[in-house]
Order: sequence, then structure tokens, then C-alpha cells
Amino acid sequence: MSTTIEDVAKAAQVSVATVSRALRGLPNVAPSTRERVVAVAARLDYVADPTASRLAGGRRMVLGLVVPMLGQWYYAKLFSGVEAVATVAGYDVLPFTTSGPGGSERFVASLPFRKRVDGLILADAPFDDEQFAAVAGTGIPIVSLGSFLPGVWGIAVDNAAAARLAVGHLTGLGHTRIALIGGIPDDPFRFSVPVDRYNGYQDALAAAGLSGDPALVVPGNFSAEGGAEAMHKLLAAPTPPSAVFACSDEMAIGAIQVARDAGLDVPGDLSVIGIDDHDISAYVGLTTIRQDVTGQGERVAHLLLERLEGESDAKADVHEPHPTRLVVRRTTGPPADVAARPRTLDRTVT
Amino acid sequence: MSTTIEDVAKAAQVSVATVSRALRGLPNVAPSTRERVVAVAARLDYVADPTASRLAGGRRMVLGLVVPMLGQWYYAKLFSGVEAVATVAGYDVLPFTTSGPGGSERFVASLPFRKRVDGLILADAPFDDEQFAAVAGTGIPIVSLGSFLPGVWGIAVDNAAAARLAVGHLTGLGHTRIALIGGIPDDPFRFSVPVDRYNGYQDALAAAGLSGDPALVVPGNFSAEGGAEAMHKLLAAPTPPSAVFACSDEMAIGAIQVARDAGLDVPGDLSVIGIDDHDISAYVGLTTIRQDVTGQGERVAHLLLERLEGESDAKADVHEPHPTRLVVRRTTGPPADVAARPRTLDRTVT
DNA sequence: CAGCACCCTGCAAGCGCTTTCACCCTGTGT
DNA sequence: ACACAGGGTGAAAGCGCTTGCAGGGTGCTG
Repeated sequence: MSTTIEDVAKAAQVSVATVSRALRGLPNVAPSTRERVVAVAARLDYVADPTASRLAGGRRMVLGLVVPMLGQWYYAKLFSGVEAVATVAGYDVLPFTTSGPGGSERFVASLPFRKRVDGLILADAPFDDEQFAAVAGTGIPIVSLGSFLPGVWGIAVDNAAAARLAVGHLTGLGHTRIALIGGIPDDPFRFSVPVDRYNGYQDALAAAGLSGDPALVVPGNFSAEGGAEAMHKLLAAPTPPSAVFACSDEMAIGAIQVARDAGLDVPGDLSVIGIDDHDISAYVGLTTIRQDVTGQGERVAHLLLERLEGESDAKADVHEPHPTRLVVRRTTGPPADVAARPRTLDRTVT
Repeated sequence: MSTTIEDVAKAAQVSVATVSRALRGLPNVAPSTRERVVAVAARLDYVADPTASRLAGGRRMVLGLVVPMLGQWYYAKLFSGVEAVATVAGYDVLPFTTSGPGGSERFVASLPFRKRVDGLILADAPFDDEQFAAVAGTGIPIVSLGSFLPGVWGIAVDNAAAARLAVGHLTGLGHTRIALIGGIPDDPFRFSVPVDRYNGYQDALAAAGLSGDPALVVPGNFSAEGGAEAMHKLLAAPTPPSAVFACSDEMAIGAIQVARDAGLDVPGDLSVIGIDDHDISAYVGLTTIRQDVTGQGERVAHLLLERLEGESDAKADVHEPHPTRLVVRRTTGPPADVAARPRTLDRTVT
């Protein structure tokens, strides 16, 4: 079939052991020998069979990435970042999805990553305590992305702070009826991005002396479609909001569309802010909280590699925050009543 | 370490061979034996080590997916579709990117998929003839997505037809100065999505009795940013277009933003149509040509599996077209001069 | 009742590599 | 000149599974 290490050994007049060592840059190979082996390998077009190396070496050289789904902007960017770093380090990355048929139940029941990965990146995995314990119980090194888990290295943005930043921007503009489009805040999940953002939202309202209105908190499924549905609900509320904080840009865009279809001017009649800074947000003028998703993917991959290759246990948990930043564009502005009397804006805010 | 097939064999009082057969559903295992083995395996929480099976079985159980990059909407959707089908069939999917550092040169020089995949899906891979020959020369079964290659099974939308549909929509509305934002039409690549769309664009212009203006054809890099840059160029043209056909929705959105910033009304002063029907296109009101990317991914994965598992050589090339459809929303309309005298629209078109 | 199929099962040889261990051959110190 | 350290190399034992082959039962035919 294709050339094996034995072919190279024969051609270079050395043993397979020496070929293995020479090609992998291990010590204890005479420079002249190495040179010859490398040359022969190149001539024969030899590459080591990763399957065999993995079996013999005991290391899978695979990083598992657990995400709700592929195909959504956030997870695609994440994958991209993880993949870039993993590839350079010689690892493959194997995605596992937890939404779709069976969802996390199926995932936890089958633990499909067993014997397939050296380590696992858990990104927004919707596991409850028991499910998480099952995953962790496999003994496979885990790092998390999105929220911090006790005993698990991870990186995440400060979601509560990001939400406060977003809502603070709105209260700062003078808004008092601010809606939240986000996940269901009472999910029993360990990964609590929606919860954190909800809390940040409430905090920011309180900080501005506002009392939240439960009617203004609706789920949005983190998709444009969900954002649109959410906006429909908000517009049907007894007293609709003058501003919306959507927990993702896609939801924000869906919401804006519905608002405009309903004849509202954005930002004249309704301000909308998102989170992410999606690739196209700049091109629809969406005000948002930027987070660098690809960068987070790269970082979390490094973190996992560090755990796998380093003397990990020596160190304490790594819980590394990732920065976010307010990007003001053209979907937020003062509420209509305040805009009418701009001079008093400052006092109105207070 | 973890439980191996031998542990199961011992516990079930059979040989490892029998365990292997029983667990994989092979024939020639007594029902009672199989039952016992399955029970023991379940009790011991046994799963076969894929690395070992692969080595022994000679099949990698991996599908390679070659794309320019991950992280872009189109490729993320594609990956998602491929992954879904592959997973069900027991295959992993391993992505390879051809853009980024080194580009396709690096890819072709290292042929990183060697000994790692059973088959390859080439999606919009920017290879010239020689490079493609190098990839095909590895003897690994290949299917293509995006364009048809001689001797290679593949699926693709009819890009020329899609472009004709888009441009035909614009000429039908009465536009006569229609720009194209797309790839560089003279790339020497085998994968000719931009070329096909360019040709379709020219065809549609000709069919409407219009002569193309080279100044109205600009590259756009298939990103919102590229679309924006392209639009800047178009607006600076001696005679700017009244309509734009962008070869992707992301470029279309970037272009619209720039046009509106320049004070143009879309679609009043400028019509814009894209291709893809990106998830958020519906929510920015973009008129576009829809293609089902996830569905194409599923289909092409099936096709590859069929090639791998079937008696493939018996059949002729499979070149399977995938449907597209015009979705009219709110970024296209008659040109300003025609809109002013709607009664004569039909004759103006002719 | 002999003879033959046919089932079911186990043995053992790999799959292509990594890694331990032992060995040999230099070069150095005394 | 002799012992010793240590770098360079090869033989061989796996890694955990799949599969070809052979063997032992069982049931059926003539």
C-alpha cells in the first residue's frame, strides 16, 4: 500500500526505532543518521500514520470541542480559533454537539468522546450538576469556555459586567423601560451565560434606580428568528419598552426587523443593543458589546494544551476573564421623550 | 487503565474475537452469546477504542473537509451538514483550511490529509490544475462541492443559473447599469464559483440587451468588509450603477451599508441582491438567491460515503445540481427613473 | 449409522508505530 | 593500559482491536 516506517528503515539502513526517533526530533540520534533518514523519508514521501502513532503512543492527539451546535456564528468562530491553535500543536479537533436529537441527555448517556480525545473543551454546554459530574467523572481533562466551573480551568467574558455595560449604556441614554431578550434565566445549567447576563441586566437596572418589569424579559433562543419572536411579544406588552438589550447580535437584528416592520424607528422610537459584535453588526449599524470569539477559542485551546502537556496539578485553577467593549453605532439613542428635550437629558438620567 | 476488549472477553467467558463480532453485530454469533457479551460490555462500561479499531480495520473512519476557512457562515453551515451525516455513519470529520498562512500552496505541499482520512470533500478549494492533480494523485476518494470536476463526483448549485436569476430579476425591474461584486473572475482555479457567477451575470446582461461595463465589476472577498470596499469603488465610478448583484449576502450587506451611508436609498436609488439567504438576510430585508447550504453539506457527505462504501466504479460520474430560488425582499426595486414612470416599465425593460 | 454441511467459536497473526532495554562503541580519566 | 560513562542503535514487546483460518459441535441427508 503506502510507504511505512519499515520501508524507510530499510532504505536508510537503520532500524524502525531509529527512523521513529530521527523523524520526531528525539535526542540520541547522530546528526548524520538523522539527516539520512530525513532525506530518505522525504524521497519516499513518507508520513507517519497518525492512527498507528496514536495507538502506540497512547495519546489520541485529539481535542474534543463540545458545543450546542455548529453552524451558528459564535460556535463557528470558536471552532475556527480552537482549530487554528490545535493544528499548530499537532492536534485534531473533534466537535460534539449537545443540541439536536437527544440533546445533552444523549451526550451524557453515551459520552461519545470516550477514548477519542485527550481533553475536552466545554463551551456553553447545557449540563446540570449531575450531567456535568458524569462528564467530569470520565477523568478526561476539561477546560471550560463561557463560564467558570469550580475545579475547572476556563476562560470567559464577564457576562454580568458585559450586560451591565450594555444596560448601563441604555440607562445612561435616559431609558427607563428596558427589555431583555435572552435565554431562560432559570435553567438549571452549570453554564450560565444567560443567567449571568440576566443578573447583569437586573444589576444595571437597580443601579439606575429602575425596577425591572418581568413582562419585559423574554427568551430569544440566540437566533435572529428567536429575537424576532421575542420582539413581537414585547410589542404586545401593555407598556412596550423604549429599549432592548438582546443577549446576542443575531437576536438584536431579528428584534430590530420586527420593530421596524411595526413602524417603529430605531433608534428614534426604540433603542436596541446586542452582544458579540457579529461580523455583520458593523454593517447593520448595530450598537453592541464586542467580544473576540476567535481569540477566546485560541486562548481556551492553549489552556487545554497547557493542561495536557504541563504539570498541571501544580497550579491553582485558572479562571481567565476575556475583555469586552462597548461599541456604539446607530441602533441606540435617547428615548423619544428625552430626545424631545435634549437640554434636560442629564437630569432626566438621574 | 480503562476497560479493554480483553476485560470484556474475560468477564463474558469468550474470546476477544467473539466480543468484537458480537458488539459489532457481525453474523455467526449465537444470539445467547451476543446477548451475554452485550450485557457484560454495558456493565463494564466498555466502548471500543476507535484508534485501535482503525489501525486493525484499516479504515480511518474520518472524512476530510477541505474549505478555505472555518468561521464564515457558508462553511460553518456546510460543516454542520457534513458533520451531522458523518456522525450518524460513524465517521469523524476533519477540517482542513486552504486560506490563511501558506494557503493552498502549503496544503498541496504537505497534503496534510494523507493517512488521516478515508475520503475528501473539496469545497471551493482554490486549486489550479496542477494542485488538483497533486491532491487527486494521492488516490484518496474525492467528492466536490461548489463546482463539478471531471471524473469527480460532486454536487453544486448551478451558479451561472443562480446569477442569471439574480441579474434577471434586476433587469426585469428595469435596471440597465448593474454592477457585480464577486471574486476575481480570472482566477486559474478549478473551483470556479465566482467565474460561473460572473458568466451568469454576463449572460443575463446580454439576454436583456445590455452591454457590460468593466468598471462595474469589482471583487468583494466574500465578506461584508469586502462588499463595503467594493461599494466604495462602485460609487466612485464615472457612472455608478443603479443595481448591484453581490455574489454573497455578506458582501451585499456590506455594500448596502456603504450605499446608505453615502445617502442613497435602498432600494429607491440602488437595488441590491445577494446569493445565499444567510440566516440573517431575512431580518435585514435582503433580496437574495437562496441555496440550502446545510442540505448541500448533508448531500455531499452522503455522496462521499456512497463512494467509500459502494461499488463506486460501476457508476458514472455523479454531478448533482442543487436547487436555488429567488427570494424577493426589500432591497430591490425599479430604478429611480423607471419608478417615476411605472406605466412604461414593461417597455423600458425590453 | 456414516458423511457432510453449516454454525459458532477461538487462535493467532497482524495493523504501523512507540518505547523500554540491552548492547556496542567511542572517548575520557587515572 | 583499564575501567567507566554515555551517546547511538537495534531487537522486541506491546498499544487494542480486526479478521483469516481452523476446529469442534450439531443436525440433516442417504
